[in-house]
Amino acid sequence: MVTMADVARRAGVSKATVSRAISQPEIVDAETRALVQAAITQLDYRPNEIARGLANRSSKTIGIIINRFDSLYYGSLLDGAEKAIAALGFKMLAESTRERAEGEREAWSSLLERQCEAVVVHCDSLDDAELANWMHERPKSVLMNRYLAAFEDRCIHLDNRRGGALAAKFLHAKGHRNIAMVTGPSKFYVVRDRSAGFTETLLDRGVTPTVIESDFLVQGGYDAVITLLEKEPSITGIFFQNDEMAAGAIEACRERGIIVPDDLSMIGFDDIPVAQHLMPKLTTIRQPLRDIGAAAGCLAHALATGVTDTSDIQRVFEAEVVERASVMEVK
Amino acid sequence: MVTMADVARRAGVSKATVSRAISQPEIVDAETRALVQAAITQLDYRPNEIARGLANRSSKTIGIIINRFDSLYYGSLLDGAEKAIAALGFKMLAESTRERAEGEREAWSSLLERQCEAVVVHCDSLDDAELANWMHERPKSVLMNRYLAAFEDRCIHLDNRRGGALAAKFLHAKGHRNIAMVTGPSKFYVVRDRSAGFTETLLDRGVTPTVIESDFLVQGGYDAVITLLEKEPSITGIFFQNDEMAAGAIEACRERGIIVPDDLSMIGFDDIPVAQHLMPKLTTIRQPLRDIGAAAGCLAHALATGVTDTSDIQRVFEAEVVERASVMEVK
DNA sequence: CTGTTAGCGCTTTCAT
DNA sequence: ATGAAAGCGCTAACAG
Repeated sequence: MVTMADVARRAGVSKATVSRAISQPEIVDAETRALVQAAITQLDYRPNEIARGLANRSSKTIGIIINRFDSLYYGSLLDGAEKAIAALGFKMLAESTRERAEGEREAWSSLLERQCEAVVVHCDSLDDAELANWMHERPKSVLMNRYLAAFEDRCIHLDNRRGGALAAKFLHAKGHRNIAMVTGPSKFYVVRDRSAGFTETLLDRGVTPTVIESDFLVQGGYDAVITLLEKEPSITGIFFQNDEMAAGAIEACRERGIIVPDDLSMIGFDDIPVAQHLMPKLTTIRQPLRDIGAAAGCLAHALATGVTDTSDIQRVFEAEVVERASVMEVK
Repeated sequence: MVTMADVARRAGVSKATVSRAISQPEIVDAETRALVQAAITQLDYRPNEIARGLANRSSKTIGIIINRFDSLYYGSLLDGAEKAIAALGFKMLAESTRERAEGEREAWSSLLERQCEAVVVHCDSLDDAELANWMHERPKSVLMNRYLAAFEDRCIHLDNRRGGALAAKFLHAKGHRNIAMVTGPSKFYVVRDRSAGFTETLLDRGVTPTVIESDFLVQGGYDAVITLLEKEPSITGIFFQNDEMAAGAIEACRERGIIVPDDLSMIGFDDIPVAQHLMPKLTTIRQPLRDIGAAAGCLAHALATGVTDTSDIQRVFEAEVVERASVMEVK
């Protein structure tokens, strides 16, 4: 490994001068600077960022904890975060948890040990108390797509309640009055929020939705419509809390000769790529994942660099309806 | 920040003892060890992995360069790689290029500067010559899903030629004799390989496929079938070099009343999640992305740790046909 | 078994 | 403008 000392020797100057020639070229004489430059290229020298960070007490990196890499949900968040972080001159270090609580703890420790100056946390398995502890211990951390009232301004998240409300309004506005909702596992707070927003909105309008809990999987959606149709054959519109379940439901209907949307309308949540290839194309609710990731990255950077006024960073994001062809107007 | 010196003071021992108590607990007296442990927990001390790496001249991290995070293709590779790397006690540091040649160079430099002990490279924009330079300069690097004959045993990749051949054999075996292929941009080596394997195999069997170059996008596939059907109405089977294009083609057919597979058979490549939700469900060719990522991670780790015999690590992977409903038997 | 000492590669006063 | 020296937090001989 070629070090700064090698460059210094070759250029006939001291290490300090090489260091300056790299970090603050303007304060070093043009001639010596050229000498140093020459030595650097001749030796193909690369500064050791690790050593540099140690000396500077700054790693210029922001950690991020996600469940997994092979999902477009996390991929989009990462993508938004990385772009924002890179634009600010920092690096992103991502660690996955494999959806295990222990994995979340390991990732957290690992990122701190590797001297991340701030960390963005997306955790589903840990309970509020433990998460609150983290947030408390490390003021330079931000929560992504999860909400803790006590740390409100360090939470960047989708307003799932309003997302659920959006679905309710949409179905209601299209004339549906016999409505059902298929939720994900209720241990997820997103599920509770989406459910609350959906149900409230409908109750306000005088309709009581039928609710059935499922698992966010294709098969779960498949099974759910079947159950639903048996119990409540009068239903005309269903809200699925994610697109996978809606996809399963569409398949179940096709097999049974139930025509979507003529016989039954459906609206999903997430707008995964599959949504636009379903038959019919799925009307769904999209969350701005890339923006959420970017905001989380920006906030983490602000905390890391000691920026005090972070009021320009958006904390709460709104979902939007992507209307396609799976919901029909009824009168 | 609480350092090892703080712990040492608190425990009434030297830094060296603390260091040992952490890295090789068995070598330090049980009593002192307990003392140190107590101090560590009291102060909530976390070793600084950066400093540790500097002193050790080992970062225990493997870098990986990918185009983007928001794609299941890269997500699966990352997932496989991270799992393998973590199991070996190393960390993975991922950097994305945003599909720009400059981004690839930046990522490469960045990973080296951050002292990755080996790096896994997935680059599409750089030409063979530049890539060969990298591989030459850094013997501890591996190429993922790209092939350079000169560095054969540092390349982990899918055999795209045989993947193409697989598609050809499948269509031929189902009785198709008027066959077409819709390729991706020919600047990609995967495209050239898949094309070669497909065409060769068919020629061997006495059929000459119609070939049309497209762009790997949904719209491209849509346009391609239309063009194809006008020029060669006798065609009964088409091979699309990725599933997105097949999805577009299916849509074009539906709009025109052409029934897939009765009127026209289609086979894709990749097996993205969308494939199983298309109507009809798409028969396609799947590559073991997770395994490829894992193998790349293992090889990188072997190189990093100086393992000489890497013959147990698979270099070339085979694709497989996932038969669903978009190809029909013709006689 | 434990402490002392000398670095790892870099930055940063403090002089000159 | 440049150099010498100290130090970032940790590990690794080398003594004892």
